[in-house]
Amino acid sequence: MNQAGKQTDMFGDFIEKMGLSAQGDGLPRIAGRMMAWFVLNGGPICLTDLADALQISKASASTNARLLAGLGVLERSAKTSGRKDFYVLSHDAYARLLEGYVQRMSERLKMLDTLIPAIPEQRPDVRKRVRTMHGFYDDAVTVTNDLIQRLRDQRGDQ
Amino acid sequence: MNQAGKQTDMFGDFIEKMGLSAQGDGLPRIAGRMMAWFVLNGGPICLTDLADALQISKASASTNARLLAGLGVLERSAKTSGRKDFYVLSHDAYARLLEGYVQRMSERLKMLDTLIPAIPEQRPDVRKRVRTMHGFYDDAVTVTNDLIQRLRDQRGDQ
DNA sequence: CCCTATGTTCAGTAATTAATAAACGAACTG
DNA sequence: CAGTTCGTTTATTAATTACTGAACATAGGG
Repeated sequence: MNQAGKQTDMFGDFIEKMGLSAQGDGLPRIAGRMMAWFVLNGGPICLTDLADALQISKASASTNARLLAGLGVLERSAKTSGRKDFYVLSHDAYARLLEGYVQRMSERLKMLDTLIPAIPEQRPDVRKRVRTMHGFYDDAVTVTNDLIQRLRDQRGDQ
Repeated sequence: MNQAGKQTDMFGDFIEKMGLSAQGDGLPRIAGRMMAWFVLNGGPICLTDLADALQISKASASTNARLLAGLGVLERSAKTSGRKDFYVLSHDAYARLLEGYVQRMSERLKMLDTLIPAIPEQRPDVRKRVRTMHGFYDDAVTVTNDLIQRLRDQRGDQ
């Protein structure tokens, strides 16, 4: 019941809430909890210890660590001594996450780019609505890229 | 095989691709197809006709129309003549979508706001990582709100 | 050269969710 | 007031997915 105990609970709560919140983003709950763990503890840590820390199976630790690494949130630590794979929170985590969003928005822009020329001249209303949608994604991509750049400028390390 | 036929295919392709793309956002495929239909055709349309147009059940039309209305993408048309509910693409669709994102990011900010005071002074590294995450969501919320404002300024109607 | 430790893969299970059909209720229409 | 036309609700089915345990492969350490 000392201060340390209270902190541990707060940390556990945060990990759990991030798990639930991640589900809202379409990510596995374990991925969210794992990300929260890394935000709190940083790493490096190997999958076996991570599985133990989060009380999940080795299989889930492996799968979700690779998922988060694919999203750019985690990185395999350069300090891979021996056989163990050590993971760390990416120095770039949030910028990389945004890059994922940009990529998906750009795919929609491509869809719209191929659609627009096919809209008949006789349907200016259709063209207007599609152009509005295109303008939205265009702005969103620009704004997000600016934010990515700003994040990278803030912590210009590597 | 005339020009009109080609257009219909392009429209159908777009509707289908938006369905798949929406799944990537954690939305039902039908919701994505429905949104695409409204971008193309605008509305107003009643649920029965929409179900027929998209070849889906009335139940799915009802459920997903209400979902999209909840997200701010669709609106019940003022022109509700008789019993029918007519839906239209919201004039605010994209700004409203962004407001949903802002809301969810703000919830994470609240989580972080309650977490930060509980971090012990002896762990400046933890505090730094959590603050970094907080700063990211803070920036993201600001940038997104700016974009919302810009979208609203562009089409200042209503 | 075995033996242990670690990460990955596979098969199975449980849970969630999308989608439908059918029943229901409510309102306009004759 | 009966009949029809909507939209919603409910129960069911199908499909997807998260998660696990166990088998597997591989590399280091004795």
